[in-house]
Amino acid sequence: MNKNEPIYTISNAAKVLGVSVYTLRMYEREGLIIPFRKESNQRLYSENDIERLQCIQKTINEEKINIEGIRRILALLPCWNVINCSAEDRENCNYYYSFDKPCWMYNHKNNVCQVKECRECEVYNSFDNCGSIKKKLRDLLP
Amino acid sequence: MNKNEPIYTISNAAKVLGVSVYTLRMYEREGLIIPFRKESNQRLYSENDIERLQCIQKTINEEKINIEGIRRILALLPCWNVINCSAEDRENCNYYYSFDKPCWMYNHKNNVCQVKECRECEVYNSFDNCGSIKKKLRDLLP
DNA sequence: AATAGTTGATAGTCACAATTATCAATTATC
DNA sequence: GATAATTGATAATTGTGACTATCAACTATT
Repeated sequence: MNKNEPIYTISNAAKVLGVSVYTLRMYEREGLIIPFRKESNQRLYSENDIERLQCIQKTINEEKINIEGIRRILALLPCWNVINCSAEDRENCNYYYSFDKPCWMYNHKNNVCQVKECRECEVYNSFDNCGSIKKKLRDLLP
Repeated sequence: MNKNEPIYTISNAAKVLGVSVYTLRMYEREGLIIPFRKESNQRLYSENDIERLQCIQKTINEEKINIEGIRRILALLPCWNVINCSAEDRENCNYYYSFDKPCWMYNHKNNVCQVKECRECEVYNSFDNCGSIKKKLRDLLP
């Protein structure tokens, strides 16, 4: 079974996670998760999405980092290095010089991200477990 | 006048910043600031310390990141790269594989940091304004 | 075509993190 | 040597952010 296959409706995902539907929509609005959307705009969550959400829950409830803090941490991900942006793309990218929200919350016109699905991007998926962002930095830095 | 000279007592610093003495001690306990200590153990704050504290206040009160969030962001600073640790030092350093608190909250025995004052270290001082940590990453990454 | 579930938006609730207050012991200053 | 300020530690207070509830309009399923 493919862990990336979007199979949970929002109410099923909420049930599995023990939170309300409204909370899942809030996480999305806050930029922490990007669920799959059917043609009809209906959200669908995969097994990996559930894991990501469990990680978010743990970060908020146990590690006591608030949502704004999580967003700022995600805003430190060096996507330009992960996907190897050109110098030109870096200069034209709103995200490169910002530090308030993750790259996938910016709209990417005129650069390499235009043709990619953020949901499937390696940068977005760097947050696949709670300690993975620093690991990313360890791997990328000389 | 030297902006690094420790001249403010804790009560004077609290007055300048408009917070209580107890709050300044909390920021220290939480790892956000390292004031100078006289031989008698009394805290003294420099002009740069005041600026750092103003930045912390702004981050908490305006940008709404909580203290745990700030600490986790500081815990992403790649000190090993800034001060160019040896591979051996990296492996032996508790901070290198952690992500819960900044390097200066770990005790550095058996590595290059042993002989340095964290208060004067470039890593600690990367947080000299509120957007400076991502800038550090931009500068360090290839 | 009827029921159940979804959408975005706004308003309300409540636990707890950020801050302040108080304590006795120690240190600075005049 | 007397007064004021500091130290670390613990207790009390309070503002607000995480979460829930409700709404009318729309979509899915049988």
